Amino acid sequence: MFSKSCKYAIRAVLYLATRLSEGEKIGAKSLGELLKVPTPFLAKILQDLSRKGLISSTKGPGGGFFLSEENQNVTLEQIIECVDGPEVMHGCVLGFSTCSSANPCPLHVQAFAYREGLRYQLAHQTVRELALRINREKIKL
Amino acid sequence: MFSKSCKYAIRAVLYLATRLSEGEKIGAKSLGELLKVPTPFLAKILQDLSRKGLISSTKGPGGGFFLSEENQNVTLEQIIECVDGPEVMHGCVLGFSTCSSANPCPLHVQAFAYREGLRYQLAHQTVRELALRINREKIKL
DNA sequence: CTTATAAAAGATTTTTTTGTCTTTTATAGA
DNA sequence: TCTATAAAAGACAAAAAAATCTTTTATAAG
Repeated sequence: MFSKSCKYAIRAVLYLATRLSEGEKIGAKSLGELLKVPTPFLAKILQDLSRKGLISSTKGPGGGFFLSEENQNVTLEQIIECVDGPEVMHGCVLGFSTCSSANPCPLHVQAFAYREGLRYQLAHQTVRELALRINREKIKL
Repeated sequence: MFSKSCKYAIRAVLYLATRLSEGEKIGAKSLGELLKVPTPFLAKILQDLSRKGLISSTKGPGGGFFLSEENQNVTLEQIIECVDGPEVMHGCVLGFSTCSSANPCPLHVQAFAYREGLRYQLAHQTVRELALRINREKIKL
């Protein structure tokens, strides 16, 4: 469903949201080791997210990545679209550019309801809210 | 969601199911042109499906690919698993090998219901049934 | 039996995705 | 100011996916 880049991005953002206390930051290297993800590849992804304003970073000693108050209002849909592009949540399952409710592909009815359901949840829940649930239910990252 | 190979496979099988009359066959070349899909690549995919017994074929003049009565009882889930492997319908959205209802990843609750619903439909509808609906509702391939 | 046709098989190429390495830039702290 | 740190940027490499090309095998039809 999602690319590896996207999976890494989601996990990294959720780490920042759940494991970092106020004002704390983490470097790409530490984060890559913690999540067991190739570090320089993760760094690239984090830099993309940072450039687009979805996460924050500071250079230099003691610097690293973190989420500002504003960043915590971002949704996972925004993260996903930033990394994988809009097609992954909106494109036709069979890849038809013309597919729509009015002109459905053979799988449209089946696929639309379910993916739209997932998309709705990913679009209406902020990273902050998701982080609260992860901490409450002690879910692993 | 699905690889290109898989999308091509689904479209090709649905073509065989809906557009071929009793005893009729179609070559990989014609099919590739009709579906506007790279012909030799499609041929590979069809050969895989044929080797696994999900579609039928005959060599030589007048030969080509077609669906036997038995093939029409195949489900799209079988086609999909044959091409993309089981992970695409069963693996964790975030790629955790340990993810399950008992030990959920952060997206498990959201993603599971969605994908399981789709999978259920793909697993409980045969190519024959789907083909009937496509013809009835005049859906394009 | 010969020939033309089309799948089967497999080797090869191209493109995309994933992953690494090196250099540059910013900044905190001594 | 100098130095160490860490992100930013970009070039580079490996692996996987997508696509092509060539050779072999089976078979229907003349």
